[in-house]
Amino acid sequence: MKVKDHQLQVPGMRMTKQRKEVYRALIENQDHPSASELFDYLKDTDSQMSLATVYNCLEALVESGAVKQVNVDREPTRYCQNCIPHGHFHDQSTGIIHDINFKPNAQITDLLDLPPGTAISNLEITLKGTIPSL
Amino acid sequence: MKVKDHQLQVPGMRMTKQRKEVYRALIENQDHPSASELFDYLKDTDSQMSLATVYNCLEALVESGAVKQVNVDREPTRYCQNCIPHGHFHDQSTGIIHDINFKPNAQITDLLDLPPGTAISNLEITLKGTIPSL
DNA sequence: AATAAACTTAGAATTATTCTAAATAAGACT
DNA sequence: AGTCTTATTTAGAATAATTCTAAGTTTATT
Repeated sequence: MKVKDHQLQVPGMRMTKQRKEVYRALIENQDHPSASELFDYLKDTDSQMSLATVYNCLEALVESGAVKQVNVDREPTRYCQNCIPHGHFHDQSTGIIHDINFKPNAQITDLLDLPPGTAISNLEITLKGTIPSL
Repeated sequence: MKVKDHQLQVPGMRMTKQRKEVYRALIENQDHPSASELFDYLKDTDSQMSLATVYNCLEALVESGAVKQVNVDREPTRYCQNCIPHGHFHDQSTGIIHDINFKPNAQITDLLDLPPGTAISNLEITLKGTIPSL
């Protein structure tokens, strides 16, 4: 997937050259890459940058809400540019992490018994197992 | 909470002295301690052991299903002896991780759109935000 | 253009966890 | 009980993802 430059805007953050490249790399690799996978991908592109910068840019993008972190066990943190609420399924036979959409109108509060007054700032749902390939 | 020795049995695993002590420490500290917090707690008890052993024992207990890992971001892995299915709420103002029970009869498949044939071996739900103290 | 603030960089530092190899303990079998 | 085999424990070294540091560069602002 090729992405035009003007599509790489994120409201409320200064889009530097490097942040754009990281964001573009993430959109072009929707398989939940890790920071160092993105670093390797960027090395093969005309845009090179240091690994620390990849981390810095990802942090800024997460902070702005454009990107989400995906944590599976102790593995390196993976990154996801799908910002509609969804869960992740870690297929143990392939290692692939699939996005799993919420059912229409479903809410986390349907599942969990949260006390009134709870404010959720982040929700992470991660399943492991095997899933038929589509 | 004090635990009697005979209550520290886990089916299908060899309960060595150290594994019992780690399991006991986890039952006596239900606030989701990390490996090194358990290590410190055990140091103050008459049962001392190496940090590597704490890790080894936790791994064995997780493997047997008696204990669950709780991962919140990149923080050290925490451990939980509550084996009925539940989620975790990380209160950002106190740092405390609360267990959140499922609503009666609620299923993860009510929330997520999983294809038929999916087999779930593990489910981790972690929320962050603020929650009224009870 | 000058100044200040934010960003990038390379490499060092940190730290949770795993690995290693030797010592010990536990169960199995005479 | 005594030997054998295998699993576990241990201390310390090694690993690896991530963060930190301090200097250099870019960007925005006056």
